[in-house]
Amino acid sequence: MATEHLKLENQLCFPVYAVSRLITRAYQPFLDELGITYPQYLALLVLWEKDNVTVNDIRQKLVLNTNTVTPLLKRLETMGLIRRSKSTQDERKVLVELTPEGRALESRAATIPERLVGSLSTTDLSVDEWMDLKAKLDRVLTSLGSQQNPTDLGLD
Amino acid sequence: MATEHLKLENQLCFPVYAVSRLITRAYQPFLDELGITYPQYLALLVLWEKDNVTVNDIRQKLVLNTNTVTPLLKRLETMGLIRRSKSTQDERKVLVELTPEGRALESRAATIPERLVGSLSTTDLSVDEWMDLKAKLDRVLTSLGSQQNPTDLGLD
DNA sequence: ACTATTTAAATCGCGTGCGATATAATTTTC
DNA sequence: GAAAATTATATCGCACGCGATTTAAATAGT
Repeated sequence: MATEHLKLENQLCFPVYAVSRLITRAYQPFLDELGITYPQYLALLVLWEKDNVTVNDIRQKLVLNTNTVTPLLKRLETMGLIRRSKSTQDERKVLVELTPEGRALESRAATIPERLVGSLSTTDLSVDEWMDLKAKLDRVLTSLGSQQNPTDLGLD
Repeated sequence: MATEHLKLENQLCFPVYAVSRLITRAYQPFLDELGITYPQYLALLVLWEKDNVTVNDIRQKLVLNTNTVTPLLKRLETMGLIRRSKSTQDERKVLVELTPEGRALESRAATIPERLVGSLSTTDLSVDEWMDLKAKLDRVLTSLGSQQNPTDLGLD
């Protein structure tokens, strides 16, 4: 019983951890062209989809803590890709909006997904298998992620 | 076509990244009891399975770079859990061995997998689904990981 | 109204994670 | 067998990622 559990977890959790880093590495050459990191890319994905959101909106979508998001956004602001400003309705909230430069980056990033699939093609998983993998991970994400914030987590 | 790719990758890569961090968070309360971090736990897993290996052995098993492993091992050494010493055969190599304290930690860690499964039980994935998830991730890990080192990656 | 609680961001400290580079020991090449 | 290439590890700098704490603003409780 305990042995079975032990085997299960040793085999599962490490691959998630390792694959996550390998995927980030796969993105790197494409993101280097834009001068941004993978977490910065994720934050921009959120903003490209819906501009003018709060720090907390981004934090929840990416399942990150404030102390990770705040410095990340400051770097994006220093790069001139976003602007941060206090909300006038609620002065605790900080609104994040894309600059023209940040918006312009979207079209330059448009080819990344396509090229990334090329990098991942050596895995020889079929599209169906990838979809199934994503479906299972989404279920884990929803149940584990909702323990911290019951909000919608979708990046789709 | 390009749109299909875009949807596929936006939906897949982020869940891997988020789930990886959520799993690390799930380990944290158990690892806190031992005073170690998740990457340190992984390094110890390698050593508990096979003692007296080189830095490179650990680096390859964990799919990490030297500049991550070296400081990590130094911290484990400072904690008194391992010892590092130059190989006499090849003085470039550094051999890593468990101290009695490091070896004693294994039995204290023995209940972690079981308890972790409890933390993950809210995901309501069946054992078969977990196994399938792991199988797919292992295929990704093998093909992506082998681009950097053709060695065996198994932690099992 | 006024204090207590909650909420939104920010700050601090520390441990990864990695690109780039350095250093030293071994192996290869000619 | 000496120079060149390779291998094993370490060092440096920077960007996360997060626990813990802080600050300020809004809301709740009385």
